[in-house]
Amino acid sequence: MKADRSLLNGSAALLVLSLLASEDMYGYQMIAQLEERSDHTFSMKEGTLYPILHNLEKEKAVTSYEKEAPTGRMRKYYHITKGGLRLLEDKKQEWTAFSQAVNAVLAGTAPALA
Amino acid sequence: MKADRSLLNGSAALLVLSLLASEDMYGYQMIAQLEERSDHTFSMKEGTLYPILHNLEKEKAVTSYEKEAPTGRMRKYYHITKGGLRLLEDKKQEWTAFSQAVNAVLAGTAPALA
DNA sequence: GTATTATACCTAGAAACTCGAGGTATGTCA
DNA sequence: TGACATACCTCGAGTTTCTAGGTATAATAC
Repeated sequence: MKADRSLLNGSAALLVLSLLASEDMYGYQMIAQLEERSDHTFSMKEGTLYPILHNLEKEKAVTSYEKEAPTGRMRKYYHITKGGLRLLEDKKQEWTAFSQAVNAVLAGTAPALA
Repeated sequence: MKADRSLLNGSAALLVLSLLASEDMYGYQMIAQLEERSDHTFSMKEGTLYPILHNLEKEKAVTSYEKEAPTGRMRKYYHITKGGLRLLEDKKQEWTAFSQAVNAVLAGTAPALA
């Protein structure tokens, strides 16, 4: 009932990688972006996000650097790597296959239209 | 990052309920049906399925009865209840919201087309 | 006839994923 | 100076799924 989770966590990691594909972001920002882009369907918790980021970094799917915010506070930005982009593509395809399969099963719920 | 899982397990239970909405089935058959309907994307394991069925029965979303197969073997059939159908509708909507949200985030991956 | 395979059910323990609840620290605003 | 928002982090627990077993019967192969 799974794909291969060797490198990645569940759908949360897919979403994180997807965000980073458009621009470098820091953790707090990702949570806000996910909330916004998903129209408040997702609200990822910090306890979920940070371990995922650390894991992706360990897998070299992302790199990180610190940068001072206009306010003077330090932020830790994440940048997606080539490998991360490849991973993202894989995960996207997995997601597509998965969602199509679920939809196919759900469509079968009603008696076949044939 | 979740909906409410008070009554149900994850997507596996949604799929099981969906199958039972079209006809009564026994465990082994459900595994085969899922494989077929999902075009081999899903292969639910018995260790996943049976606990889910027992749980759904405890929640009164399904009922079960034994019936002899043409071969003479006993099979345990499951039947979805009114409550199970309601649950299925809820879970379907949850799934729709979730998948749309994922797609929205993924669509944002590429720079906005605007 | 007997051994293997397919059918059919089940469970316990481990692994994976996410969350809740906490902690630390800095900047802003009243 | 006290409260709140920002920003990072971790530990332990809960949920979900899998692995790896177990039992038993019918069909098939030798």
